[in-house]
Amino acid sequence: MRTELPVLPELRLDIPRPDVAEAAATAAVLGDPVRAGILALLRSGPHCVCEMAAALGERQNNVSNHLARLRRAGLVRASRHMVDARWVYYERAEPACAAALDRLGSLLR
Amino acid sequence: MRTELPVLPELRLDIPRPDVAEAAATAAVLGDPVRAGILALLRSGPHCVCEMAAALGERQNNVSNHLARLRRAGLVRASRHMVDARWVYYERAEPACAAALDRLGSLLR
DNA sequence: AGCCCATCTCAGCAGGAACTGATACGATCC
DNA sequence: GGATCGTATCAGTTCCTGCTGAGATGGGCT
Repeated sequence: MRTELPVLPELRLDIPRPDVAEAAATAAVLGDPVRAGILALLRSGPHCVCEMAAALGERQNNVSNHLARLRRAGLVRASRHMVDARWVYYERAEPACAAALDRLGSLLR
Repeated sequence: MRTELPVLPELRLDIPRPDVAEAAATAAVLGDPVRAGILALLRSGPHCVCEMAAALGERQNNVSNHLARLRRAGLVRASRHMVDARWVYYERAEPACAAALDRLGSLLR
């Protein structure tokens, strides 16, 4: 197959570099199965670490590591349980998730 | 801060593992600055490899490598120029891009 | 106080992905 | 035909990232 329009190949070598650093960083955070699984789990409401570790079949410290990265990205929030504060419950930070999806939309429209 | 509702921490350890393999793979493809830059560039229409390499400040073979991965993911299509078939022009595969954004939306709502 | 529990953090290692350099391919021009 | 151009592919190196194990932290129970 061949492109149709331009009669002569006029190269454009002065195109400015698009700023995609934030979008790529966002995608990189979602690009791991464990982190993606965590976000999917949290769509149905808050969960504690051990619940997510069991659902994903991963070790707790591994899940905790990924949660730390999601926290640094601002996509989730942690809060201790009201009755037994040993349990740490995580929930999605909805505005940040919406903003993240917007950034990805700026790549894929 | 503490979560409010549950009086006793009743753990749910039987949550099924969500299927996020495709969404995570899609995000991983977008998670590189060069690939994200390519997709951003192609939003304004088709471009050949050397144009994108110049705009991104990357070497041609490196850009070509990333294009191959985007091609394998189905996000872009390649076609040779009508007049001078040495130039390979790339354009976005819109349906696949829309599907990719849908998969990411299934994680972020 | 001591002990247990859920979670966090970190150094170390192992696997994979990205960049490089060289080479090969397909196409045009002479 | 040979030379050159734009691009693709591949092995090698480097760099990054995820998993592991052990220890630390903070909270609850007796």
